[in-house]
Amino acid sequence: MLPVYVLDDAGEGAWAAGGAARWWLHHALASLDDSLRARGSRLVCFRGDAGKVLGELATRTGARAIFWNRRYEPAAIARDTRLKAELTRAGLEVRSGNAALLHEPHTITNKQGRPFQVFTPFWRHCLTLPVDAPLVLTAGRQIPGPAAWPPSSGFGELGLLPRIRWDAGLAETWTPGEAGAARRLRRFVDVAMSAYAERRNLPYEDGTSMLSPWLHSGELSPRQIWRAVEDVGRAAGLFPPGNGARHFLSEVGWREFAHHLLFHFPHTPERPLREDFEHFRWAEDPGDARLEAWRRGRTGYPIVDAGMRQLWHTGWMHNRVRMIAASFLVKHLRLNWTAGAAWFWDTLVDADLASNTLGWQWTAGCGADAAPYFRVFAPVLQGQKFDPEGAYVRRWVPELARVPAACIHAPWEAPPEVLAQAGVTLGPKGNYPRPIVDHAQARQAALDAFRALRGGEVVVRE
DNA sequence: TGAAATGTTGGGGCG
DNA sequence: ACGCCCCAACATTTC
Repeated sequence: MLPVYVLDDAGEGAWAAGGAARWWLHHALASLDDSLRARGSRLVCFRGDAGKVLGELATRTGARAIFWNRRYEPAAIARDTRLKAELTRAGLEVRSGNAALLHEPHTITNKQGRPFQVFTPFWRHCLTLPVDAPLVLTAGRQIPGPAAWPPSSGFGELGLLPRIRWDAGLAETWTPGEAGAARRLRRFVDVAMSAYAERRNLPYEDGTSMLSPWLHSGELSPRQIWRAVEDVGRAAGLFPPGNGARHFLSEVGWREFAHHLLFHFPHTPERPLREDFEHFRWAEDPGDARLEAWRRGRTGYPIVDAGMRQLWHTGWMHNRVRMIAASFLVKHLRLNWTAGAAWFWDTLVDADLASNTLGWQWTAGCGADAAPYFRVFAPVLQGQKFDPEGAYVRRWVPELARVPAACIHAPWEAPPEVLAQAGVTLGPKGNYPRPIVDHAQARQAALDAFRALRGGEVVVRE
């Protein structure tokens, strides 16, 4: 058996992995290579066209069969289909399997035989279906290798690591690889899951599973998660075992729903599902000044800035804060959601085409089961509600660390002496910006602009 | 997986 | 004792 990884960026279409995901992939491959070597095998790596690489490799090694797990992004489906045809024609046995999803997207339809476009009925339907048990390799056994290892590059030569070393924060936060995934899953299920329903919304708490990057890169499958939750349920005598578990599984459900939508609506990474949004007039942003303030966490709204800086430092952002920060870009700044999606794509270690697309279209109100146009997150209220002590802001916006909780989410409203006491000076010459837009004004402008799309009314492009 | 405006209710201060 | 007002608390509706 010859374990192979092919980095085929061109085969990913417009969505080759972004910077943070490449960092993750490098370390995930390193970890896989380690565990293969512990069992007498190794990982051989190539970059280039997958069909060409695999065809040549089969010829060189005399391989008779080739196996992979399926992916569900449009470009990946197209490539895998082509690969399967080519390799079969070349006389190889080709078999692909599903390890990425609980249910194959093409098997899920509503009673009209159409894809679901609303989460709740989708998930209710999925919950009636059996979930296959995860396949588990027997641990410890030696893996037979080929008679001779073919020449190949190691994972280190794939060029996945950043040239300038901005990845220190990622390294302190994450342990890519199957072992790291298993530890995190164990911890979550044993320690955090029972309180998940309440704690998942508090960004300073370690209350979410944080399993997304392992799930994305395939070191953990949703079936393993399902199995782990089932085991808890068996012990407790019910499934799902409590409210926390039910909420957690429904987040796995959102991931399934995202893949379901991407499979059935493959244009959605680039274009809104709701066609009327094609003509929405996003705000001008000379020099991308506002977009850049958002990216760098310099909007002047502490909860937004904390999230954007957590993202930059760790390659991850708490989900509650993702919603707030994304809403801010789309509603308060009225910048195109695709610009936000592109930034998340490059900076998230869990960047996943299906989930990223769903999340941004949901926020913008142009997707399936989306937030209505009039839902505008108020960053100050959200901060006060979900980070009442300001601990999250203090952690990620150290300039504000000494601001009292009462005004940490709206420092511009703090009495001058309180700011002075906390060592904060606001504005371009100070150490923390004033809000780049006024909340009430931006909210009203967003309502006006988005209301024009209501009920199929179309704003015509000039 | 909102927020803000508006409406309703009920307790308490007060003339 | 009573009505009136204020306003907080809660509910409803509107965006």
